[in-house]
Amino acid sequence: MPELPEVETVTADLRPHLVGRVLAGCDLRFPSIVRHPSPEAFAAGVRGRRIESMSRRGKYILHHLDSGELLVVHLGMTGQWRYVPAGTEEPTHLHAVFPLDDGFELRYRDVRRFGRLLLGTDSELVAERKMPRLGPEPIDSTFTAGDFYRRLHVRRAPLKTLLLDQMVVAGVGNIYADEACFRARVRPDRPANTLSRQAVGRLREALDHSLRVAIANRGSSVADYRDAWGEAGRQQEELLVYGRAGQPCVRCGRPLALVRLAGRSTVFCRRCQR
DNA sequence: TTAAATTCCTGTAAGC
DNA sequence: TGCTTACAGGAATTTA
Repeated sequence: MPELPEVETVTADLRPHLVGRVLAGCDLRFPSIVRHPSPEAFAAGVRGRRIESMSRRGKYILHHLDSGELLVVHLGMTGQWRYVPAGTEEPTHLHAVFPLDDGFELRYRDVRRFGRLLLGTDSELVAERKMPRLGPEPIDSTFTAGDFYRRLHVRRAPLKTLLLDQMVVAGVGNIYADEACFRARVRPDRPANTLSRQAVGRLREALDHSLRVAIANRGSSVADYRDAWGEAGRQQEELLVYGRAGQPCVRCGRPLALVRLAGRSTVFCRRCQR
């Protein structure tokens, strides 16, 4: 599923192709994939606009338009944001098509429809509660262990729950939350306020490392994730705990434990993670 | 304010 | 073989 590394890969791949392009149209096949504003206003607000730049914030792909608004794409679980020559054979579950001025088109495809399309200014989308007030970027140098500690030590929820909370830290999902906890040797079910400054320091480094390596490997294709060209990533082959419940821990050899936290499957090593 | 539970969605795989 | 059921999970929403 698309988390920070997967969204970063798509954004970076598309940027050189999309900056400067004009969105010539907007064909909504499944209008309710648009969550703000109305589908009609969305289509009208996008048509004829030029993409001036692209960026990523958490798991959101941001297209900065010449109108001053953002075209925002969130891939949810199974969303795909692809750039293909116009007229390419259409896949199933295609929900929106945006013809461009270069003979190509942008396509939003999403089997489970957990993803969403948004249009508006950053402040408008936050005020309308269409986007959360995102926490810091975990791979940004300005995100320090001290900052992380201040956010965690005032909360009693399990660590894993807070790693998944986009307002605590942006872009982390189930895969990299488990990977980072393992790398930092911290149990994901520890109440967050019981972590020492030292443990939070390790966790900050583990998150940074896990996410950067995953970006270098173009993300994890566990099930449906594909990049802007329809290709799978490679990181799924490098995962240390995610999807390996019952298999031996790479560090101590004991079987990895499986529990449910925050409604999510959570894999960790009872011996190596305290 | 916080935390936990529920809901949305469909393809896949396990079980009978 | 064919049907039913459980499971996967990001995040908004609801409940406590």
